[in-house]
Amino acid sequence: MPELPEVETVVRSLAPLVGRRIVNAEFRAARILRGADPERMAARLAGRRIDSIRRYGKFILISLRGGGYLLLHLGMTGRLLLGAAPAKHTHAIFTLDRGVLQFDDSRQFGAIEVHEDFPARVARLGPEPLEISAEDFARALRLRRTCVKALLLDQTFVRGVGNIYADEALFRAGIHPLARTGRLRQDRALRLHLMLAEVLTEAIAAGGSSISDYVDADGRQGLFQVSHRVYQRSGEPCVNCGTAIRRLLVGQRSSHFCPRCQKR
DNA sequence: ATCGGTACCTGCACGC
DNA sequence: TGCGTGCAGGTACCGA
Repeated sequence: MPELPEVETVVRSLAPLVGRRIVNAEFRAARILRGADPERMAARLAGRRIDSIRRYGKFILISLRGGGYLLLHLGMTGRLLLGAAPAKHTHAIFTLDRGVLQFDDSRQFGAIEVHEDFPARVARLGPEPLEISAEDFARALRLRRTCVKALLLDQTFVRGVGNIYADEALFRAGIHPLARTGRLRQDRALRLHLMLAEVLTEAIAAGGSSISDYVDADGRQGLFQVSHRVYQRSGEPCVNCGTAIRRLLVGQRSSHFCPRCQKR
């Protein structure tokens, strides 16, 4: 579900929690905790105050006063909800000194971790696509020898891009998902950077894409799904040329593209 | 160091 | 109505 624009929207909707204190934490699914002991993790969080809530790619990093971090990842179906009723797939409930935050995740691909130091898995992420310069992006891209769709999904290359926005950016840039990165001309690599930034910025402004179950912490859906030009539009006409949008697999992931507008 | 494939989970849409 | 199949925004891990 959540890629950079969705996670950004969630983080913005969590802004009221900054400065709040975690009175109690309760965990119901050990899988989400990645093997950590639920009781011990709850004990480490109880009484801690939230200093900041920031996004790194698709990760949500909550800094705790006095040191340490609560790290959240929504996986495919994760939701963070404020003041909602616990449900079948509610795996964590954080009771705050004002309000209640819960973590729901039907597929349980999400994660909740507590770290003493800045988490290594966040530190090894690539740059934010909205922060890296076009020149640096193009240079790094052309140094690699893989297909461009797979590289956009590689979180150590740029962080936060997932299947929706990779397909949408490649369409806007006129680049075929199987194009080899090492052979992309400089101007096309620069254009990909520009289109990636454009689509991410538009999606953030629209509150993300709600395909099936994504909502922000206040339960609001995103609007950007109506602006998708290729993602999950197989068989429908290309908005530019009318050719039927096609689907193919790149590294086991569906890729949607216009066979006429997007060149290798 | 980088790949392709697989695994992890539940829910839904679809065809029969 | 029910059953099997394929598919879904994610990352991690395996061996080649």
